Amino acid sequence: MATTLKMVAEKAGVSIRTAGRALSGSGPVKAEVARRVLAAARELHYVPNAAARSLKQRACRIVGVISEANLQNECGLRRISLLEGALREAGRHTLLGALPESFEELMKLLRSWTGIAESVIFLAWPSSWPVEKLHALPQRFLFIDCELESAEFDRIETDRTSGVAAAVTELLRAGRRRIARVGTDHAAGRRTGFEQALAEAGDGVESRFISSSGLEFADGFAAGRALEEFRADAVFFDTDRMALGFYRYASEKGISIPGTVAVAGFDDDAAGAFAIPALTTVAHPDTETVRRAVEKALSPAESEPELIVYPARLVRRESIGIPNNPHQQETGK
Amino acid sequence: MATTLKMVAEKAGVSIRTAGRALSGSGPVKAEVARRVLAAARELHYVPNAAARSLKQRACRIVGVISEANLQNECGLRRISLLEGALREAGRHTLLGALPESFEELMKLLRSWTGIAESVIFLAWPSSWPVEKLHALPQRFLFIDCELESAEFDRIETDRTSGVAAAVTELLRAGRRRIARVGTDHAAGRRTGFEQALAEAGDGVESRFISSSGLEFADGFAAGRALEEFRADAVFFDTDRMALGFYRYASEKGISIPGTVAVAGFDDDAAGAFAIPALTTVAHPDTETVRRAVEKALSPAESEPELIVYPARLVRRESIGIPNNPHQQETGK
DNA sequence: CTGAAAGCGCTTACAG
DNA sequence: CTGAAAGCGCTTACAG
Repeated sequence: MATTLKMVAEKAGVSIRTAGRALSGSGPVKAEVARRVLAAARELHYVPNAAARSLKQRACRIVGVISEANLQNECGLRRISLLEGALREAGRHTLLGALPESFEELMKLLRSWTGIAESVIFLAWPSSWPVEKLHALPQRFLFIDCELESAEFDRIETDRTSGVAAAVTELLRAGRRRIARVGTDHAAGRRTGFEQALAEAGDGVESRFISSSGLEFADGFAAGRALEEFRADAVFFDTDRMALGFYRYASEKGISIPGTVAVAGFDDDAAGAFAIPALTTVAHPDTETVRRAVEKALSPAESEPELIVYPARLVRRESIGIPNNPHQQETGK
Repeated sequence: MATTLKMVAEKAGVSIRTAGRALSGSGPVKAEVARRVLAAARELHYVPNAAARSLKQRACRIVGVISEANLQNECGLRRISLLEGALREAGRHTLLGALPESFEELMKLLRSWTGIAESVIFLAWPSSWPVEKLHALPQRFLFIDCELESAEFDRIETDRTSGVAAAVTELLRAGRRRIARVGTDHAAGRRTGFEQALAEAGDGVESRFISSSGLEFADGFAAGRALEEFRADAVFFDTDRMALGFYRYASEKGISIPGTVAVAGFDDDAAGAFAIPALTTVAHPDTETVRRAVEKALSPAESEPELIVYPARLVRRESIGIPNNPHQQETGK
């Protein structure tokens, strides 16, 4: 079926080892012989068998990437895309897997990757899953932005806390006094950032956390009602997609953004820059994160696990502005 | 380092073959012996080496997926995500690669996948690249929505032509008479669909193609000027992202959608459903496409290459409506 | 500069 | 029901 090195060697009239040397350049071969081997290889469409090489070299040059379960946001995609590019540049291939529904299924998936992927990069990890059980597997694991509590593995994190705090501070500076956050319960970094900024805000500021089941457009839209009830004049959404879902709600109800409600999001999706008004957001340090993750994934796992944190960046746009009808301005700074 | 089958066998006090049978269930083993082997395997954290298995079985259970070069749109992501899920269900792993800049780099990538990926699914293929050269490689290739001319490979296509025609017909039905299409030059299916719908429109309809360099938000925004010059009262954009980029242009210039200009897009991005006004678009038959692609990828490549076409579906929303200031209504139907 | 041998860790096919 | 042998296609380490 497929051409083997042996077939090339026979055609070129040399030993299999000489053919191997000529093709890989791993040793001295007479120029004339090398030419003959190359010609034979081309003619037979020879391509080396990666499985055989992996077996012998005990290195498969494949890195696994576990993405979020329902991979549909631009932010996760950008990261996968950057990882793939960086890994390829490092001579590695990218094996993609979405996070399974259950821990057992994940273990099964990772077991099936043994001898295929030497390292696995997680882009998502449910906080309730027993991460220490991964030690039973031979791969090297690392976690990007998984907000893992355990220090047993390498972790690379965006500083969500200060990113969110910067966005909320921006809302306060614009004179907002009834500030909500919409997001999921388990987003520890965002919660802390939100609370931190409010703690420094002083008196006269009301806040509320509105819990959403997901992070999608529909979840932001669904939060509209609770935001109205709270009479929010500013909202921080855990994702840009939620923020843009709320844009739709506001439009249907005739709520002006940022006149009545100022809005900030998180992720820096391309759609936000073109939304009306353009969405103020917090951008991930993706380039740094990915570069470091690939470095780590390729280095031997000997050193102590590290926690590496990169800062997020506030992207100021139009969705935070002067309120139409500023209330309690006198109590503000 | 990693535990081998031999180590498990020794610990359990059986032959390597018996251990193998017990673990894979591939033959009869006495219950008592099987239990001993299982216990040894668990204790030693044994996981089989996939490279060795691939080598012996001459099947690696990995399917490669080549995505667009700048993987940033939701539509491509959805497809990758669906492919990954369908492949996993079929017991396969997904190797991801972004389309390289040059054909030579692609060949290099595919060669490095030999013995790793047995089939490769293309989600993008530049029309100018010599697809026939892929025959020199041992993998099985198939193409999803690549608008490939060559019939040498299996192709699965969305019927873009009738999808676009349906959208344009919808624009005509709403009384529009100056209809533009914004997209890239090489989108053959979309061009044909556009022309087909206009051919049936009869007299009194003006049309224009506005060529864009890309398919992103910024490209749709940039087309705004040319659309104004043409005095378009309707536009079909090759992607939803472009359409939403134009939303921003229209907002800045005070152009009403759909009052002054009706808009339709292609891809059914989630953002379109929440845009203001909600975007009329054409949806890909992703589920069918992906199911068929996986079926094909796993079946032996013996049969003749096929062209399989699935219909696109028009999603009617708010961005096509009654014009504010209908002109030439009397000449319309 | 070149070749014969051994082995990576499994599984297939055979013999007990 | 169990084991000894052979081999997948390459590469490492050695001997010429």
